[in-house]
Amino acid sequence: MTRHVELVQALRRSGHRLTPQRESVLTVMAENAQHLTAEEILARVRARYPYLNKSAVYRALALLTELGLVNQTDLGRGRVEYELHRHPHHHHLICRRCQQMTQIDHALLATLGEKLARDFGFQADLDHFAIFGTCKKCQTRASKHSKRHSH
Amino acid sequence: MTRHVELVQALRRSGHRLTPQRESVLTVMAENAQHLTAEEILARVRARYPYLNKSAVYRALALLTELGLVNQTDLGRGRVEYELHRHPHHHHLICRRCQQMTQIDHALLATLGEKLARDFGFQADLDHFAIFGTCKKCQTRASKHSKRHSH
DNA sequence: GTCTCTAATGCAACGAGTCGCAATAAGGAA
DNA sequence: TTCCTTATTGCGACTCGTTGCATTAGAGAC
Repeated sequence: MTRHVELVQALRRSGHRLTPQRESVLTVMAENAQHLTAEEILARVRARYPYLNKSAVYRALALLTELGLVNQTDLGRGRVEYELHRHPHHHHLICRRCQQMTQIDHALLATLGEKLARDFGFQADLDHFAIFGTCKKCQTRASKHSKRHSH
Repeated sequence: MTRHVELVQALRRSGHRLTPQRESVLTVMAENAQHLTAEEILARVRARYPYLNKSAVYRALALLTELGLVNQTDLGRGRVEYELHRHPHHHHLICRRCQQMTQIDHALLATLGEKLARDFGFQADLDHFAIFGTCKKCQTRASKHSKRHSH
């Protein structure tokens, strides 16, 4: 509830209008701490505001992302996932083989952010990173299988 | 030309068939060192093999990516861009405001890769990273503009 | 060269997300 | 409270990329 008020204020402060469409997206985001797809958000929003158009949802999410209130990440599942901006940041290691996802701490990326700022004056959005690769289990699995493929 | 032969061999070695569709995608990739969108690849491929289906191109690109011969990156322009895997790797800093793109050296990400390997046994694909954020110029521009938005 | 197996293609339908434009409504001004 | 400006919405059409399935064609075996 407090979070919801905060979000509404941030919207108003940045000079944007508060529409029922935006407000309901905001409410849904504030109520769900975990990643949501646009489709899930649309479904939940329609529970309280039934005839809401999908473009409005996408546009609301784009605006919230621009304002830094929401993170928008492609976690490799064929659709983008949205989440309220959390403190401290966190990131994900995603295995391309088994899809397993490990959450990692922001500290691991902080050094990189500092280096980019120092060397290039570039302020990187390292809010919610998805790093793809191969997990420990799948690496050992892969080395066994590679023998078969030799034909 | 040598690069093209290498690619064909890698395909065969991994147990996949060499079709004219795949070969023409390979040829186009080998001839163009820079980023290409799927649409550009399709256009160039059709110059030599006119009735090629777009699914075949997408599937060929997906296979080449899986084999590590091609990098596939979303550089924030609304479509994915493809490029032959280059050594040494390189990455991009992309400004969300002005779209300016700076190429950076792999060395900056190498430490991160090592940390992830050490701490999690995770082998990250840090081949061709797109890091979004705000460039130096746009940061100073933004601080000026923020006064206007205070209403 | 011919046969056979099955990987790969072509096609058409689909899904996520975007865009242009006319209609609507938020919210400041009077 | 009413008016006015213009940001925002709804809608339908569109784009990029994916998928299921019947058909085609690589390439190893004979």
